[in-house]
Amino acid sequence: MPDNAQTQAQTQKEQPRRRQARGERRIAQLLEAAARVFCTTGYTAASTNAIAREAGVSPGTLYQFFPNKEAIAIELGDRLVHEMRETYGEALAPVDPATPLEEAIGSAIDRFMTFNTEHPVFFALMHGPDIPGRIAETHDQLHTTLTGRIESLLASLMPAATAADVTRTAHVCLGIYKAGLELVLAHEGAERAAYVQEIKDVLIRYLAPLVGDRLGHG
Amino acid sequence: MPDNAQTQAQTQKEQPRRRQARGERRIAQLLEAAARVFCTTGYTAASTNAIAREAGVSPGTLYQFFPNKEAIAIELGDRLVHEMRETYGEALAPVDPATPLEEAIGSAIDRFMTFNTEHPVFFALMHGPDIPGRIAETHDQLHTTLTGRIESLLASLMPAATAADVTRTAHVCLGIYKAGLELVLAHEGAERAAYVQEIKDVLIRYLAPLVGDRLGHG
Amino acid sequence: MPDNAQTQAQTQKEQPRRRQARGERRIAQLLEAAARVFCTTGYTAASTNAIAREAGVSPGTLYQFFPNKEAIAIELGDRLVHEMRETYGEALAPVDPATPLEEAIGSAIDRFMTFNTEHPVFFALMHGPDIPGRIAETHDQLHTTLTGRIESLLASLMPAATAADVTRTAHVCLGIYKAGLELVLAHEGAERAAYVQEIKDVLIRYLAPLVGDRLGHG
Amino acid sequence: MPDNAQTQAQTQKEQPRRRQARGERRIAQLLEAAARVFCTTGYTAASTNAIAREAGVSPGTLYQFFPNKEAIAIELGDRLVHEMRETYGEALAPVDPATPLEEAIGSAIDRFMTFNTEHPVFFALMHGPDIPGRIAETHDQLHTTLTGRIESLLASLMPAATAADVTRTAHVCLGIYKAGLELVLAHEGAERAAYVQEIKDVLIRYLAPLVGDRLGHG
DNA sequence: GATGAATGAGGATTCATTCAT
DNA sequence: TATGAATGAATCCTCATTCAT
Repeated sequence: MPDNAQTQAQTQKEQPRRRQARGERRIAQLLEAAARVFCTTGYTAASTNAIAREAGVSPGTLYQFFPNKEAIAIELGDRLVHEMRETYGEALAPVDPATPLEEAIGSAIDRFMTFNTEHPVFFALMHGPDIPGRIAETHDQLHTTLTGRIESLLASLMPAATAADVTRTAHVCLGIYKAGLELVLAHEGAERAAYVQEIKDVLIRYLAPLVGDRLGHG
Repeated sequence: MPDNAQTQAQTQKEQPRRRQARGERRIAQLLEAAARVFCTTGYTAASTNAIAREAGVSPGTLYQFFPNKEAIAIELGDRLVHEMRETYGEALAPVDPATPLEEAIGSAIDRFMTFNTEHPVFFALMHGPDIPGRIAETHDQLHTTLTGRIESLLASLMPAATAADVTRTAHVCLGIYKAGLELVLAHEGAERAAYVQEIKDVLIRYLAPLVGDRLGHG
Repeated sequence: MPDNAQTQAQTQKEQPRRRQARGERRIAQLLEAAARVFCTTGYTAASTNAIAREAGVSPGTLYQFFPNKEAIAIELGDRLVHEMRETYGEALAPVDPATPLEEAIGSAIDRFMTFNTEHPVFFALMHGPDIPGRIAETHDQLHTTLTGRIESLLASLMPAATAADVTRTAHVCLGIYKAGLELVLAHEGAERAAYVQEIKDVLIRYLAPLVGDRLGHG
Repeated sequence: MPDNAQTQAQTQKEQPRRRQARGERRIAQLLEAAARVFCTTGYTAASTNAIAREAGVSPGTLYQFFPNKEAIAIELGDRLVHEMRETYGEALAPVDPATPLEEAIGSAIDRFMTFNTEHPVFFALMHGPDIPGRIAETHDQLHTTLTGRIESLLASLMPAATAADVTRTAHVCLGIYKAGLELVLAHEGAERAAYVQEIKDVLIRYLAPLVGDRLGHG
């Protein structure tokens, strides 16, 4: 609920409402600019002045909406996570146990790859040994969220596994996905599609034995 | 005898500049310090002053041996690559075709994980969307070298595959390895060992069908 | 109304960036400070921090208006040239052929000496074998402009001379002027006036034979 | 007498003598290097390390012979002055009053131009608004010496003039010479020769009326 | 709320000079 | 003595952040 500001009580004060309308636009504008800059230069090398410039506003304006550079990255991450949940949430929803593994993984990967290729910042933010201190929190938060979802998915498929095993497997899956995403983002067209397929294969083959070899073509 | 320095310079590696032993020690010291700092903060956020401080010398001393920050990272990378080749080179040497895939992958991963665990900078340097310009060259060089080695390994195992397929597979393997390394570095003791095993499994299962399912236990 | 800044920007000279009045004042202030520092220490030895300090602002402020030290010198030079043209331009305008040489030279020297005495940086900037790279361009530009003006003046007075001769004579005149300026700036009061007169004499006697000895007292 | 170190008492101590032999070579070597560097970059921008490198010695060695950068310039200046005196001293020796002005000036300029084109540092050192503080002393010293010589020359030619007039005239002559030198150094071949002639003309025409119009062709 | 200006600490790098070997 | 190493203050410049308008 990062948008509860919008659903807040609307008193007679006219300023708040208008402020929020304009403010939301500005915030979106700034976050888009930040996304572009982060993608280009990475978080550490991105300067708030550059973000403001990219957004077409003055540095002062930027700081009217974000207390500091970190907050921009955090909000950006939050919104991405939110959008991901809204739009692709069901990609990680518990699957019908009857669904063949191949199909389940295939569709999940397709959805996430679509999202991530449309929002390359996501990768940039979730992928930095350059990202300092506090941001790691957002990173970790997202990581935890994603891992949690994968874990619950896996849990239903690997009833015999210990919690630690499930967690580990989830981390490995996420790691494979991130590695794959990097490769996918580095290629285009047919080659990109081929990489997507490879990632699916990696995951399918990795998970098949763990989930009882419930392969679709069995 | 102003040139006796030159006559004694023939010892080590024919460095363009004749250095004193002290200098070599300082360089090693600086590179170690840099490794620590890069690991902690990432390349972009690492400051040369911080490296000098970590090495216990003044900024000027650092610049007596390295023309700039980039050169430090490059030299560090070069030395790591060199050491890797010296010590673990055969890890990617063509394997006896009779070797079971499981064993081949297992030993290669073990060797590389050992190296990377002992030299965590390696990962930090080879892993940055934040790493600018020239360093990318070293990065790319290493990447190309590694990929090449993996490719030639795979080529002998996948005689039917196209060159493009082999290349793609090699990239995927390297990607999996890097993702796995990140997980391995994030854990310790038994859990770390478990992750190492997972990575081996991922690779084995990924490659087995490609190389004719030449599994040891077949 | 985020663009009202743009609509008001049409006033002065269509600067690429809309500046506030405060900014323009700062720029003037900085240029004045730079002029003082350049005069005192010369361009090379002048530090941007010293200029900022002299202007009573922080280093960052200086760099808000000038990308580097060179730009300060260039802008300073440009403004001086501009002012010189505005105020003293006609000093080198083609003279009435009836004007005695003595009078023509006398008035030109008087005007230029006045300007240069009031703006001693001009000499400092236009006079350095120590001035590096890009500044030389402004220097050369001005030099070319001045020489050109002198040439066209001389051309009308020395109709029989070759272009090369005219150019050479113009360079010599400018050289004499600059040498004289140095002497003038090094003295004050009556002595300064005496030097001004000497320079006039040097030029008159040098040019008289070349221009047909059209001396006023002939 | 900057070389009195050489003429000093030679005791039984063998070191001093040998040191001085080697030392003199080193000093000459360093001064030549300094001359080249000063010519290229100007005094301020010249670094002692660059001078040492140019001389093919280490910074430490440089400082074994010169206490600081300034001292190098000073010694260089002294030696140049000395050499100038040795070789071209008579160029400014009192002339036979019978010598036509044209001839006297012509030969003096020829000699000095020869010296200065063979030793371009001289100009570089004697010509810097970039030359800071203490060096100005050498500068001034030389300036005074030269001016003094010119003054005594002029004094014999302008018996009616006041001391102040003579001094002023000497300064003007020296200024003209320096300005001319700059032009001469900026050209080559025939054009250079033409500029030399121009300078002679300037001086002759300037001085002729002052010295009683004792022109050779009168 | 928006702007451009202002800040000043910090970062990369240089350089005159000193030191250890 | 010669060398290369060491120093650290000073340079140029950047940037997150705050301020005045």
